[in-house]
Amino acid sequence: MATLETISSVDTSPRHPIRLVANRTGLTVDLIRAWEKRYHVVEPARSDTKRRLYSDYDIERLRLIRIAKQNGRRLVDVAPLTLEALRDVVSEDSRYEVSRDVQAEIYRPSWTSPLESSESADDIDALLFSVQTMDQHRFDQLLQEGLVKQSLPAFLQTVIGPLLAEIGESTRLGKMRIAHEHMATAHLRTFIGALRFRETYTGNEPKIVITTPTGQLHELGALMVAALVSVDGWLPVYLGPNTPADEIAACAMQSGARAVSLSLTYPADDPRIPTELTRLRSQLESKIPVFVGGSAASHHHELINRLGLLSPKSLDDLRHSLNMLRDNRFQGIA
Amino acid sequence: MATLETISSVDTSPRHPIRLVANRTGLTVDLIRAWEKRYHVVEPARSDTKRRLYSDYDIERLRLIRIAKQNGRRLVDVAPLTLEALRDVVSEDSRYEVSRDVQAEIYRPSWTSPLESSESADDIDALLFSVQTMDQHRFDQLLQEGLVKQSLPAFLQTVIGPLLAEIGESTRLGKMRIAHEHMATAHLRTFIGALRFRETYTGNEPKIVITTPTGQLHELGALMVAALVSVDGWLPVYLGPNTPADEIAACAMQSGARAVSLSLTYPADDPRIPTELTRLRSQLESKIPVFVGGSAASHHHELINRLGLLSPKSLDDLRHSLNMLRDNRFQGIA
DNA sequence: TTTATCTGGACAAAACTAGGACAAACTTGC
DNA sequence: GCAAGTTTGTCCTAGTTTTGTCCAGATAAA
Repeated sequence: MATLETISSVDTSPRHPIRLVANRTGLTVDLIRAWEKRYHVVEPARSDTKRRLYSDYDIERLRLIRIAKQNGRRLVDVAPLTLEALRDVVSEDSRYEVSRDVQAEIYRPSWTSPLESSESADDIDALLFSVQTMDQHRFDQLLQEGLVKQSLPAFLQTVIGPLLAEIGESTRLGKMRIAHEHMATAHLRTFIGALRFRETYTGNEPKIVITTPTGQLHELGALMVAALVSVDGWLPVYLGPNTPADEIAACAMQSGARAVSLSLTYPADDPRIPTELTRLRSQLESKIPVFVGGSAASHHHELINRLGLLSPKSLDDLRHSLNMLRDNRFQGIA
Repeated sequence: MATLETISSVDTSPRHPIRLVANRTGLTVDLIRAWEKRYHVVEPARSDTKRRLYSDYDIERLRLIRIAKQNGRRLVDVAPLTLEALRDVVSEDSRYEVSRDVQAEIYRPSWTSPLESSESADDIDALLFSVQTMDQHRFDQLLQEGLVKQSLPAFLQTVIGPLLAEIGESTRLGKMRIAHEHMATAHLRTFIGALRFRETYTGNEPKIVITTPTGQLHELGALMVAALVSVDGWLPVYLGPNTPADEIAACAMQSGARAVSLSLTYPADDPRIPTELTRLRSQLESKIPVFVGGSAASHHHELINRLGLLSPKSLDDLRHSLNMLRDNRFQGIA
């Protein structure tokens, strides 16, 4: 099973049958074939027996084309575009449709991966420099450029995560002012928030409630998760930071969510956390998994196990679990 | 990559089908054709099969014409205008439109205008409904549509401001769940944040530091100000909420800002406010004005006067003062 | 056996085009 | 202040293009 998730681009190995593609994209099986017949929208590989086998790349293209159509594009126009060109088109169209919420502050490392290629390290240095010189325009520009160089998940893990950690650390050590940190946090809030709306709704994605529990005021980790899961075909119900357990449960019920994801960063030892997690688990249907991540999640390892919550090791791990859940192959608690 | 669209150079290559133009401008397909037939408002290129193909330039013209019409202009008058002339007309009208609204409710000291035209009231009701049903997509859609109907300043004052007030009130009274408020706030944060990026950046705009002082965790008022002033040619240095006075002053100095704007909402009687405002005023050069707004500003009326801070009566009042300051016609403290 | 997928073609619905009709809202002239 | 004219949004018809759905017969998978 351990398929290689490539870091920088979408997997092109053919493996998905047409039914799964239809489920995931919201298109009908007939329509996918019709598009292929008429405009060669995608040309999937074939099995020995001529069954179509689609790659992640194909699925992503189909998803984007469906969105483009929803925005008023004609199939003839978008059919021949590459994945990148499609992303541009959809992103341009949905720029006319955006949104988002509240606060920022001292930041601490969150769902980060320590793995930094030297190239990412350069990017992070450039970003840090622009923060210290308060060059907002440059900061935004670097973020945009960084996103072009690699996929969104890779970008979040190798650039944004380490950047946040570095900014938090620098501020704590006095190498950077709180004002710099605030500026960076506010901009990142806007930037990551806007990402979610590039890939958009088809109306039948499974939903996932994403927030932080009471006492946890830092929302960027949760927001990153929201951006990430929307790439994989989930619809995040994003509640911002600091949401009481009762409210999380009520929201999950009202929206019919299939999962809940929480981010814990700072303070790591907040005494409200055990109470809140326990309440949440008891009020939610047991078939709805609760994922707990963020740098402070490890402080509550025992509690998380006892309650039957899930603690993904990395953003990739979380994505993998969610993909399984989405495709009804989820095994539940380990 | 997804480049930021600049205002000065709008793409004139024909590529958008009429449906997309209708989506983006809020006009009906029929109407777009009728305008073309009668006044040659836009003359789109054609595909091989005679389908209309519009350019970004065309779309921008149509959008502006729609707003001009809403402001009472006649189609015959605006139809032949160039894009630049249209911009002038619209920005002139929007100034009038906003100040007219503001006159009616001077008595209410807040960033927002409580007076709602019946049309805005309908919009707000629809938005509230989408919040209560947790229909995020609809919420975003309504925000987007609202912005098409009127200018940004008018939209912020007649829709977003009252909407925030209504959501806060409903939650306080228990008519709405905290989860609903969180969702709405989170989406509005993204929405308003993204607005700032539509504006151009030439590098020599005067800067203004925008934030909330220590203890004030609600940032939406400040963010609205940031969006607003960027329309008038200021570059906001946005720091998010909860920034200590020392940091605000340091940031203003490092960035060479010409003004500072603070937003006070909740808690209105936070004991830290007097200290923070006093510190800020004493650390800033006296030629840099400090604007204090938000619904809680009136609780500190005396303090604000004593320190020589400025307390605009409305968003429009703030805009006016900033325009004077930008053009070096500012008279300073009243 | 039952269910899923394949190919190729047929058909229907939706979207677009052009031209024109009509009524409501607004202007103008007296 | 009223009548006649103008402006403007919406709708209709009829023909074309584009797009979505369905069917039939065959093959493969469960």
